[in-house]
Amino acid sequence: MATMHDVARLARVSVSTVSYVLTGARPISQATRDKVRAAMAELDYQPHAMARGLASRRSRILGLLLPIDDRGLGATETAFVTGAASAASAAGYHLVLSPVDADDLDGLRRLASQRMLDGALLMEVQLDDDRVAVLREAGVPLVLIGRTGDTTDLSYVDIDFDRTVRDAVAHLVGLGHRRIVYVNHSAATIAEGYGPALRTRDAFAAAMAEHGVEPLMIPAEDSAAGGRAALATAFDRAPDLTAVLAMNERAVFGILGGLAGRGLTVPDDVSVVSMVTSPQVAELATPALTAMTSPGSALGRIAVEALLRHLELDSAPIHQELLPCTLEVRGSSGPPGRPTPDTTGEADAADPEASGTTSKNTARRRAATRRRA
Amino acid sequence: MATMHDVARLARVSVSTVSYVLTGARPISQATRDKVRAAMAELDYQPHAMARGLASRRSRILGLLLPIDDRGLGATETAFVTGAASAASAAGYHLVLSPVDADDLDGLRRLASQRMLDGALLMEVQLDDDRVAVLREAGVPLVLIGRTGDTTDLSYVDIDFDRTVRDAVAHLVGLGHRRIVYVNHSAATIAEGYGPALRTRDAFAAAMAEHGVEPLMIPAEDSAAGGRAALATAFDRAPDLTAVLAMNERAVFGILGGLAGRGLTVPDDVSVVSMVTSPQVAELATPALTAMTSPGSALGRIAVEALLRHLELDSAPIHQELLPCTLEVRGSSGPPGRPTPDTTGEADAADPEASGTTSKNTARRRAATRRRA
DNA sequence: CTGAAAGCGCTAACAA
DNA sequence: TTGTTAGCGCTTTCAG
Repeated sequence: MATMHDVARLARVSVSTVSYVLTGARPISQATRDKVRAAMAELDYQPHAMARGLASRRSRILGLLLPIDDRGLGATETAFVTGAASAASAAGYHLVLSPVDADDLDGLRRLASQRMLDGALLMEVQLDDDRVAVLREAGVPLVLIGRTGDTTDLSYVDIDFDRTVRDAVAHLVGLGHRRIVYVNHSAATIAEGYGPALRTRDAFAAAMAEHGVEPLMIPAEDSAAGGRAALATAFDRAPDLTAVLAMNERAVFGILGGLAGRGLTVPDDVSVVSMVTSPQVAELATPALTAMTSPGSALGRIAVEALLRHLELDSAPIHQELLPCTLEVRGSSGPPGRPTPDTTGEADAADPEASGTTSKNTARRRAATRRRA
Repeated sequence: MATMHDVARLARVSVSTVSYVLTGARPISQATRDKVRAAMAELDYQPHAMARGLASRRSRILGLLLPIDDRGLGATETAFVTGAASAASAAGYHLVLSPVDADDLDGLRRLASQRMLDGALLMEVQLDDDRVAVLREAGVPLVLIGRTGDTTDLSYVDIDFDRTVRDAVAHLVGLGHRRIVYVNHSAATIAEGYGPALRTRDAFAAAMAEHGVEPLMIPAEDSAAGGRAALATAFDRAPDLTAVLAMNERAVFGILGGLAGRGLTVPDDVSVVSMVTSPQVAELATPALTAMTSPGSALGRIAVEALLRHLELDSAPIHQELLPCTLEVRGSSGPPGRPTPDTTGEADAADPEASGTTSKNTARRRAATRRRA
């Protein structure tokens, strides 16, 4: 493997000259530049990453710090990771994937002290995240994916949950829905202060209030079963619901299944909109899910670009950006069915199921009514 | 940041001694070892990754080379990536994510020549993959994820498609299914020699032959629509089918939707088994998909471990391993409905739909028959 | 069992 | 505009 010395010798210049044509850190005459370039080409020269890193104190390596949770990465996170990798690669940087437990602060400190990372992207940021302080102490520039509670002097890129919820609600209200249930993450997740769950909860309440309708939020475990359970609760508390807005990619499929199990049709009986969802996942459902598409890879790219700006220019301004998810209407949302006419009171009484007061019956009835029409 | 010199001075030993207690490359007396350890602790010493890399010619960085296709990574690939990252991390290595176009051989050569990678994992290996030669020329040890056509002298880890198909077929045949349709990737994908598609196709034919039943394979685009189209074709060519085995995670959801659209129930009317599928995805379906669970993160871990063995010991033997996907029975598979009794011939004739010869009718009829029972 | 010192391949003063 | 050279922080002979 050719070294810079070889190139210098062949081009009959000094090593520093070779170095300078490479880095462009000082002007080199066209003539020598050409000589050097030719020599490099002839020798298939490639600068030695470690040597360069040691001498320049810049590794050109970025760290992507992702907590390793049991359930692995979702489609959105994956898109983020690949987006970040592409952006880094395009800028001549490398991206290392560092799985560090969120509470393994020592491990993080060790990683940061190895001086291998020029900067870091912090994924799955908690509202109060100790990792930030550790990284700062170690002098590692960073950009958050998500937000801590206090974002003073912190660069971050995050989803604009407020706007996303607002847009989703506007879509449903625009279609004529009034009784919309918001299915969030689990109560435990909310209790431990998971930002997106809290932010969307509040945004939902605000958005519904703006439209003058009453908000109803129901937590759900991150699973199909959780979705089904949430749906049951939803029908208990709001038998007349016509739309579900779900912030829970896993639960939403359970909701779909639960709806089908009740003999309800999507979107004729109930509209379903999924928040922060990738097109790939949205299209797995039948009908395909109307969803707020997460800007996964864009987030990754923007985060990397912001981080690089901090590296190039130490005085670069803090970058705080929120990207909304964009509404993509697919098959799971539509105008609500007309409400059970009051005039059908008699028919209801005659219905053998009418003695049961569960939402299930109400909904079924409504659906059946519409089908007859 | 403390350097090795600082540690040496504080411990009153030479730098080389410090280095040796760190690497263990030569015996050190317990007494000095303790002194050095104490000094390191006191100074919060962390070896400088680049300096160490330059001097030792080992970066302790592994590369994960993934072609950036438009559609991004699936759940299986993602599990693989995180599995690899964890394994590398556990072994004190770093994993860099290098998105390199499969046909950007120069880019790959450049990457390899930077001497930043001690070794590489090659994802989405083609049957004939030029990247292998490039990496070998550059002297970068590698482990394939997947297999090239000729695997001489090559270490690889791959899914045991043959066994996986065999197990899946055995499951269905064991349940009593005789008419099983195999939904593969698209014709184009097969034509371009995509290994998994070819291997499973052949394995399916062989497995069916072993059971003395006739194989039927249908290609499908990687989308829900592709799945629906494939289902239509399937019913045309095998109106009496009772089970679908799908090698296409995207299409399988379309198949499910198509089945529901025809008024067919899973698994009562048609059983569906999905190949090489993650539990997360399998559980999105209703009913949850019986699937051959891909050993995603195990693949990643094993690949890294094999690669590390090559790095530690240049003479380490080639590692070639196939991991089967394991059958996980969920709700989408069950015994076939009983075939339309021959004695119902008259009823068939009376059925207004019976004049149509589409599979749809046949299947519907059968389903209806069972429901009446 | 330990130390001294020569690099690893490059960058960036400093000097011309 | 170019060259000389002193490191960057560590590993690893070579000596003792």
